[in-house]
Amino acid sequence: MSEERSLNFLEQIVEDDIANGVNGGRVLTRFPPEPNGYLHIGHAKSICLNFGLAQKYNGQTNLRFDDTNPVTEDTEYVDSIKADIQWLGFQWATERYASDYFEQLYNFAADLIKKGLAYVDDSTPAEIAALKGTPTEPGKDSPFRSRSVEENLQLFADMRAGKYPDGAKVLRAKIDMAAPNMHLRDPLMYRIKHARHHRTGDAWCIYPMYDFAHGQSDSIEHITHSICTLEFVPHRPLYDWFIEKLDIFPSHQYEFARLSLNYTVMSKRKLLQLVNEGHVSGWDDPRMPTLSGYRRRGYTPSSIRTFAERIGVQKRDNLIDVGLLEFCIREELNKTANRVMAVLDPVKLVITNYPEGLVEELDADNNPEDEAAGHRQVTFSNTLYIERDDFMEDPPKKFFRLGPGLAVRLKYAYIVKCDSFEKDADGNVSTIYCSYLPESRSGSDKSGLTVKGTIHWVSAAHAAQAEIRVYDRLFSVENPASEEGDFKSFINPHSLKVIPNAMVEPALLEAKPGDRFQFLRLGYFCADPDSTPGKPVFNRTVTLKDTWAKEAKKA
RNA sequence: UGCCCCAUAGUAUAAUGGUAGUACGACAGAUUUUGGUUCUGUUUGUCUUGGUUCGAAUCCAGGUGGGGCAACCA
Repeated sequence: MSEERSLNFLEQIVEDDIANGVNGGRVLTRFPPEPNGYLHIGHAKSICLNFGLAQKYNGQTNLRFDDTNPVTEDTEYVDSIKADIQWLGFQWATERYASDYFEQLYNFAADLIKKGLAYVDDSTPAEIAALKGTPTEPGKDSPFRSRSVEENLQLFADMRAGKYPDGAKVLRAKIDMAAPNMHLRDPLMYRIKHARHHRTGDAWCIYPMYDFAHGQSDSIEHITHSICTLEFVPHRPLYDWFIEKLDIFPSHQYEFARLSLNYTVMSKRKLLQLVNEGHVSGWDDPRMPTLSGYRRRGYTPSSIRTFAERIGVQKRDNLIDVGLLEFCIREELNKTANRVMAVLDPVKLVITNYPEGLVEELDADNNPEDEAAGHRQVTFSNTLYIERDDFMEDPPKKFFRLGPGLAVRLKYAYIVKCDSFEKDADGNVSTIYCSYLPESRSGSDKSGLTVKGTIHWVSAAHAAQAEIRVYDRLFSVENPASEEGDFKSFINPHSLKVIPNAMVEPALLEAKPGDRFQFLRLGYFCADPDSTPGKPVFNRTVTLKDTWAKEAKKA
């Protein structure tokens, strides 16, 4: 008996609708991005919700670009958005644009004018704002509110024909200037913008507002469940009002709480600032919470889908711990990423009793979690590099690595014991001298010895060099957007550390951009497109869990 | 001082009037040739006050707290 997973509130709504025969059980959702920026992980939640709901209930999902503001929109964004959705693993039923419906929307508007439910207003933006009232005071009617249907029709046609400059006139719905819901105080439907549109070019100089485009577009496509974020809750009465007055297909809007992740920001405006002001290298900087950033960082689509599934969905504001996202990618990569050895901060280790010039090829499993991943050979010699962190001159009791007199196993190889070490002029450890136990060879250990620690290494003469980019959280505070002052003042100055010359297994020279590995004991890394033939570049996706680091911090 | 939304462990999220559970985290232990993985155990919660009911996290009312709404943005 499989346990039935409980439904989230949106699934509950859909199941209720299906049970009640609403729309004959048909489910059609839509994902409606505005093409004015790149998709981020908050969008991923929405994408997973919209596409996931449709998949689960045998429905479909349209991709519809909400392109009603030509000033901020661009085809560059259209292309990136489509690529990101497909990368995430979803395919839309049809690709639509709100701009496809401009003619239809114009006719809808004319229809409302004829019904006496819309009027052309000559007021300035300041005048309109002044008459709008405040949340606690009712607004007042515009002096243009009582124009005749004929005059409104003519003026609206003249607006379309380009007879007026930007801002000279608007078309407003005639609802109620005293409505307690501000969105019902004669909201704007159309404004004049003599601007070139990325799709319709110069065909239009009037453009519909969001409120007069989104719900109508939903209706035109016969969307059954229009799912959006919480800030649109107060728009819903208006969404319903237009549909009712126009007497068109009744799509319904449902709202959920957008995703917030700690130690980052999620507004397109802020992300755009980070890009434009050079705080990051671009929309796909691996520190960015954009899908293109996560992709370059090494996150997989499935790990992001799993994350979206695990955070669930509700109507209360939330701040998700980025640790959950990290758990999701570790969980997947643990099973799928091949292990390899890389030394980020090398220090030389010489095995004094290992024959000079002798080279052994040792057997190494590629992934202990997956026997099918096979084995490889790693080259061993008397001079190695190990991680500087794996040696301490004066180690505490619980340090299971190298120090004077301490023994460790070299992964896949022998047990070595530290006999002495040297320092350079600056007082840094420069060479560690060890002796090895020939009978302790991995796989055929007859030494009878057990050691607490196993460390990774590369053979100095055989290692390749690589550039490693180590990332930390972009911001040093949990919720930069909620802090006083400029959010950019909370950028973590150590969010990127470049290691130009790490020593890695030579096989890594073959890595293709996008290839993912576990660097043993360090974390998961992904080859970057900046890699060149002799010099691969790796991004650290996420560290391994490190209980020693936690222990060390306590002391 | 108007309208609207929301309130369950540290963070999320279940319990659909009937034993408050799960995941992540934290803590302790076992296993381990990755201080990884895996396994076991522990810890921590229904905002508050009333009401309805045999029985309330759930329904009702009042409070408190958080969030949203007054762009020719979406």
